Amino acid sequence: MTTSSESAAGAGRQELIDALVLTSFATIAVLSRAAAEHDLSLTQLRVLAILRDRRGTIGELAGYLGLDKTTVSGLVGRAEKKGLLQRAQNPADGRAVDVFLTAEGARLAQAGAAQIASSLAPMTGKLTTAQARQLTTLLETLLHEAAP
Amino acid sequence: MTTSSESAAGAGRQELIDALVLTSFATIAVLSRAAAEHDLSLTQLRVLAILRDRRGTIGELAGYLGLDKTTVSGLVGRAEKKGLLQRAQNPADGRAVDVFLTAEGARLAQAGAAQIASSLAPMTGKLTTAQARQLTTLLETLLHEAAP
DNA sequence: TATTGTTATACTCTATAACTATA
DNA sequence: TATAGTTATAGAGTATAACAATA
Repeated sequence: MTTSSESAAGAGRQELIDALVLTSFATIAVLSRAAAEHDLSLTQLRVLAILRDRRGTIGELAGYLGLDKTTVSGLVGRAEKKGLLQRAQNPADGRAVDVFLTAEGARLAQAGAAQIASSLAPMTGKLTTAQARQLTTLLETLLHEAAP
Repeated sequence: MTTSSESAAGAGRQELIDALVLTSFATIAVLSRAAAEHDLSLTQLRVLAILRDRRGTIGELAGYLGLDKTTVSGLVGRAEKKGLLQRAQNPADGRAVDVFLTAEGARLAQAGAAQIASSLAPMTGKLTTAQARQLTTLLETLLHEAAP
């Protein structure tokens, strides 16, 4: 793909992409195993994590997750059947449905977060404190939109 | 989770974990959309990417992907039906099956790689060349096993 | 009319169990 | 006996199309 005469702007970009992709797959794999240890799929754990500090409608959840509302309707239905969350009519809009965690769901969300932190420790622990701060800053730069 | 009296070793770890998780989800989402633009699932594109520079058995692919061999058997079957790869008997072991890309599969793997690079450009382009090198190094440190 | 949500449907991904063929 | 692969089966995740209720 790259050539010996690549532009300065593209220097090292392919290496960055490779590292970013590999790290992402590795991280998602760790998260999936962490979720599985609590009998959850990664998507289910994401739902719990989102609802940990806010209640939301089906449509809002779909927006956060980047999934179709019909998909979220199914996810919420399965989680509700497991007793992890509940539906309630939105007081302001009769069409909308509010979703929020049950006590059991909140407990599981907390356990999941702790599990994730300890599961990723073997990776994050390879860095010094200074490196960890540096990496955090770089990743946040990657995540946030460039100034307009 | 964290307290004001956290140990020096844990300083900033939760922020790093948050950034790592968010970046990973964002990256996987971008990759999934890139794959979808070529009518592939992310897993199918991973298979093509792995086979791009080597042929492999079902078991080897399962190892690379972290999936069960029955899952890979299904993935390979569907990709074969689409004309993207082929099976052939392994010459050294009558039980094993070699899998390799067809010309069409190789073309698609190439197109997918290009699509990924351009899809991630809005993210990676936010960094200067020096920052990109720094991030690559940090991610590689995260990925590789600590020296024994 | 437009929006929110659900249901029906279909396909992919995934793993477990049972099986065949080869080592 | 052990290993490589396939098939049958089952369930989760996902989206499209059609629909009901509300705005």
